[in-house]
This record gives sequence, C-alpha cells and structure tokens, in this order.
Amino acid sequence: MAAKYLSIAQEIKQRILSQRYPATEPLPDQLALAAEFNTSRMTIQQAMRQLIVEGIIYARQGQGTFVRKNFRQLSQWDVAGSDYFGATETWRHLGEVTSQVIAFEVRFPDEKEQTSLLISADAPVYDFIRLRLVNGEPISLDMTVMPVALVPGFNKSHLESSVFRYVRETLGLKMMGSYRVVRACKPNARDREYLNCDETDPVLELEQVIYLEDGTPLEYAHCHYRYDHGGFVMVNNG
Amino acid sequence: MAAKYLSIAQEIKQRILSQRYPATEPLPDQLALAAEFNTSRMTIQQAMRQLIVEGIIYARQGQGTFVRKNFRQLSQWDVAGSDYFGATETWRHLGEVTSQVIAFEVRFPDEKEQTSLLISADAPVYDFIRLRLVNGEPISLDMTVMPVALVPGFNKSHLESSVFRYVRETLGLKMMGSYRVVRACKPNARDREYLNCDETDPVLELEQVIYLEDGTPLEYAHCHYRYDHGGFVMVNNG
DNA sequence: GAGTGGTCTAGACCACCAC
DNA sequence: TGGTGGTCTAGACCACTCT
Repeated sequence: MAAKYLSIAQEIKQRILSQRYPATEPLPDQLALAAEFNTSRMTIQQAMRQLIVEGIIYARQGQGTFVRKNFRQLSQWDVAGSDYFGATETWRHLGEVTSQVIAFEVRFPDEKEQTSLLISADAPVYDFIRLRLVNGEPISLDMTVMPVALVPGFNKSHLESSVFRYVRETLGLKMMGSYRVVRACKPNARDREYLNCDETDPVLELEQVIYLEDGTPLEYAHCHYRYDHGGFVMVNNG
Repeated sequence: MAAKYLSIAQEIKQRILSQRYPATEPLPDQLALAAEFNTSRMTIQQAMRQLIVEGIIYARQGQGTFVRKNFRQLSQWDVAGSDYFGATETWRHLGEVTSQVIAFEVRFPDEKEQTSLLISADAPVYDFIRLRLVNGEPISLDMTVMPVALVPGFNKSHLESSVFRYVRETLGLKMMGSYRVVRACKPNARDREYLNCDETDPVLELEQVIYLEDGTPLEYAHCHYRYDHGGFVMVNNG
C-alpha cells in the first residue's frame, strides 16, 4: 500500500485539477484537512510538501496554502522529469521514432572520459553512436560511452531497442540522477553528414553523465540536436 | 534564529566536506545523530531530507545513509540555483562584470508576450535590451519585457544597477519560479553587432518567464549568449 | 487576538536489507 | 534477527499575517 501522505497528496491534487479547490481562495487549513482525512497534522504537511515540490501549490506562513495560478504543463523535452532519455518516450507524440546505429566499438577511455566516469585508463568502455529520427527526419545524434564492467552481456542488439530498459530490467540497476550541460556549437563533419546540417546551422549540444543510485557514473554522452527542433525546458519552483 | 534542522543539515554538510564523514562508509544512523544533536529523530530526518534534495547524500531503507560519491560543485551558469539571473552574481568570479543599456522603451505587447505574461493587449510593457560584458568582452544580450503595472516607479536607472534588487527590495515582491527554454539559434543582426558574432557563430538562446510567488508572470525575456562562453548546467537527483 | 503554516517532541510500528 | 530508514501520531510552541 502506498504511504498515506502520498494518497492524500494525490487526492488533493485531483481536487485542484477538478476545480473543487478553486485557485481563487486558499485550501482548507491543515487542521481541517487532518480532521477530514482522519490523520495528524504532520502527515498533512508531508502531503503538502509533496505538492509544493511538484509546483502545484505554495504555502505562506500566517496566510494559508494556495494553488499556483499558473502551473504549466510540461512539454517537449522535459528535463525536470526522470525519463533519462529513453528519447523514444519523449518524442513519440511527434510521430514515428526510429533509431539507427552508426557505430559500436570497444576501446579504452580518454582522459575526459576517465574523470567523467570515474574509471581508470585501462577499464574498457563501449562507444556507440546512434542517430534518432522522427518520421524519417534526423533529430539527434548521440555519442555514448559506457564502462564495459557495468553492463555485462551488453551487445549491439540492445542499442536497437532501449539501452535503459536493458540496464534497468535485465541488470536491475536503477538510474538516479544526471549531470548535464547544454550549449550551442558549430556542426562537425558527422553532424553535417547525419543530421543533414548546413555549415551555418548551429547544433544544440547536451553533454551528460547519468549515474546510478549510489553515484556510480553509468554513461557519459554527447547528444547533438538539430537547432530547428525545439529546446530544453527547465522549470524551477522557488 | 535558523531552524534547528537547518543548522544540523549545515553541520553535517560541513562534516562531509571536511571528510569527517568519509564517502566510503554510511553516515551515523538517525538515532545516533538524534542523540548527538540532542533532538528527535524526526528533526534529524528533516535535516537529512534537506541534504538529499541538495544532492549531497542518499538514503536506502535497511542499509543506511550515504554520501554521494560524485556530487559535483556546480559552476558556470547554475540553473538549479535560485539567483534568477542577477547575472552579475553568476559571473563575478570570472572578472569585472559590466552592463550596458542598449534600449529602453514602453509599448504594447504582441500576442506571444500577452500569453506569456498573462496580460491583455492594452496593458503596456517595458521593453529593454541590455548587453553584459565580462572584462569588457560581450557575453550576453538580454531582451526583456515587463508589465508596467507590476513595477511602479521603474525607470532607466534601475537597469544600470539591478532590476531584481529593485523589484525585491523596493517593491517587496518575491520571485518564486521560472520557466525556461534553452535552444541554439543563428545570430540575428543585433547579436552580430553587440555580441560581435560571426555569421557562422551559433547563439545559445534562453527564453524565460520569471514569476512571482503567486504565479503572476513578472518578466518575459530572451537572452542570447555567445556560444564560446560555456553552457547551462542542469543537475537532476532522482 | 485569532488563525495560519513552520517546527519540534518522544514515542510507535512498519518495510527493507544484511547477516 | 537486528538494525536501518520510512512513516505516523497527538500533541506542543513559535513566527507570521490579517483585522
């Protein structure tokens, strides 16, 4: 069974979405909610905290708790979320997503890769490049490096389906975080070839490290996106 | 006085940074910490939760609480933080930051601005453009639109110091969130003139809405950054 | 002063993991 | 089975805002 505070949060969220709690007035106070849900005020507060971090409500000492007038539906490439670029998911609504393996090799890591993945120079890594297309149009070119030791039994066929599903479901590893830098850069030869870029077309580059729940880096990747297919969305709630 | 759980979180963070709690073994358990800090376990948990959202530690039921092997020092343009681009703060360590007002006008908003700021077509807006330089080198060009009604007494002199300080300290408004999209684009005429861009130099564009604590949009801005001065850092902890 | 959310206590039971 | 973190209780006092 889910925790009580989570089901209360869920219920309150529903009431907000269904306008039963209108955005024009404060929510019932914590004592009233505690009575209604037959629980303690601490538990109500835990539910509230949940909704606060989700950006749905905010609370003011001495005033009350309010619905955000303007909490947005996330769209496009939701960075705040937690899908770790099973990019398929992200773009599915745009059309048919396909993937093409451009390269798949094993080699030793360079210095930058060693420090990013926290491995030594003689720990082999997989190095693969994938092109993603939506309705046949190239969208992104992903260059990924992954320590061999972390993914036993890994092979090229996993690239064609989902690397993350393999890691999660077969190996039982949980992805718990990412570190990303996004920048603009000029297209290199590979971008021009596979993303069909012109010399003057900028490229949106995402450099990322994805790590497991204990902080072990799982992959280090550079993803290049065509500049005309959107951007990254970042939401920040005080 | 700060809340007890915050000072405990601060103290534990110090112990982690000073290696007194090494990353190789779990932290003392919550009962032991409660005894040491002469408080209840709930309060210790609140301190822990604080450090968890900061990405410094993680907890596993049945195992213990651990220091993240790999929590990074944020750098450059820290998006996870909350400084809302008093860009001065962000770049101060790079050198002397100066600002130059390129334009300052009042006009009516276009359609996109109306929907972004949730105002009507006849609600006037300030429209200003600022160039930011570090050690005399142009870094970013910011084009901002702000509803006149929200910032009484606003004038050009505020642009030369800090708009946010004026809004916060003089008007007493609190900024509580932002919605941002970052993308790559080709330089326009203004970028080439002020950022000293070549035709083929990409530009990193940040489109953002910053809103007040009740969800009222305060400003809608487009910030253009030279591509060779870094990128945006995004950290995500599961 | 009344009413709100923020914090804190001193316990309790449960879920999960390692041994 | 023992030890860990996760949740929960039924109160309490404090800080803040509004009237």
